[in-house]
Amino acid sequence: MGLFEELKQRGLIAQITNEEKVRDLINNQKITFYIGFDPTADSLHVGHFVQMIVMAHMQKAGHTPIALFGGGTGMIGDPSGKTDMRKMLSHEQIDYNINCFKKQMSKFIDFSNNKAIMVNNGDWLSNLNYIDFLRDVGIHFSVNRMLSFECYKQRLERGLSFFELNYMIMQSYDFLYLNKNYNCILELGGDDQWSNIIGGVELVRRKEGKDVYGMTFSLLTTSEGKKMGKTENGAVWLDPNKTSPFDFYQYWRNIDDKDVIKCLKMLTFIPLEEIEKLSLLKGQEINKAKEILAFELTSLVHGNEAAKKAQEAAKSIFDSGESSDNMPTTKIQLNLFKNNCIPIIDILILSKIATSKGEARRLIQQGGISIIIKNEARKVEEISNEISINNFHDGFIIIKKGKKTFHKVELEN
RNA sequence: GGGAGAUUUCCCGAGUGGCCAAAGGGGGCAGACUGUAAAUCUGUUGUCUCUGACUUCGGUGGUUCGAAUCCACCAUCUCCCA
Repeated sequence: MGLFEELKQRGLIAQITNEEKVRDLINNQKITFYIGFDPTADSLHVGHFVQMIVMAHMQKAGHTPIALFGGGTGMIGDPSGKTDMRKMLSHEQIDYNINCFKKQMSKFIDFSNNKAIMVNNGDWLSNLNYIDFLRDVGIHFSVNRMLSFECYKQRLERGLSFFELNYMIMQSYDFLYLNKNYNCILELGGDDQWSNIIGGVELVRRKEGKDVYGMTFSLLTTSEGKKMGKTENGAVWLDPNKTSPFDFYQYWRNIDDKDVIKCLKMLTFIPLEEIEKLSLLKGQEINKAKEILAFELTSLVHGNEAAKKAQEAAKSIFDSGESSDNMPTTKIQLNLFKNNCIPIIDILILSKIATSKGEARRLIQQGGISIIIKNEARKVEEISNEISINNFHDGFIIIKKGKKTFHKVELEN
């Protein structure tokens, strides 16, 4: 089975400009391809995962990836599929974000010895001459056609500025530039990038008379069609300071039954035959597949050690209720205690388990708070309950909110 | 340049002088049921010194015993005409 077939079976491929040709390129040749990343935040998140996995698959097969950072296009923001214009970012913010991306991406892709290349389109987009650019490149784009694209549909109702309309032209120009300078002949991207990719493919053909290709991957969505990787607290980040390895592990451990196999196929390197076996699991057994998924992904992103820790932490908490070192922790100072006691409500606030006293009260009233002392959980019954300093065995207690949120509280002198 | 309209609590969206901390939905949180799943049902969702008090309805002033609701100005956005 060739790489192309494997990607297809994993459900990664969505659309291709020329399937025959792309299959041949991927299976039988060594090519240079690119994927663009706009530096809209200071960390990559789960939404970028698919792109990186495909890059890694391709690199393993001997192709050369170019990771393009949108230092230039990020100044505008892609309107594709968006309902509103994106917040504009400052130059400094963009540069900072790019640096963060670079570090994280190096875990997935081997950039040594030019096995992969990083470029920043700000390097060539920033200094373009407006009139020359319009005469050279702008001439090849039909506004009528652009406006007919599905990805702008929502924006046509709510407003699309000329500023944003240029995004597609810039991204197309990137492809032209990379083709000329790096002999890049394939652009990959999420399925929402289809229009932008076509733009590039056509531009290269018109300007250079060369055939280049584009391919998109399926977006990672839940069975309900929602984008994955979003939680109530925002995105699931790859930066351990923004999403701890434990929370990252838990995110995957808790996904919907219906999404497990899809995620295993799309996001891990586990051989398809093994995934096939896992897909036979039923009912409660599916939890095994979830554990594998969570472990694999955590290991990919945060390393084997961190993945083991996260897994152990999860197991010890959920299987036996034992404490763990790998839990979010808050230290509280002794001088906050009065008569060696402190109200539980105060602890909930200090540890940020609750954001207001009202919320803390509600949690207690509804029976959502327990305190675990020496592996023994006790429900907090009264709002006015206090906790004594003597309850801190070995200097800590564990607060449990609901079923899945655990927080360690340590004493500090 | 001229004209019409909009701005409400996390989001959508009701509310056009007191009964408004503000309907309804979504989302979130908690409880029951469970498999750390889904579905379902229940409660809850501004803050606090919590059966009461305080602060919110783009901003600033004003009218009024009393304003999210009326008036003036400002800001932002949408649409129409040129």
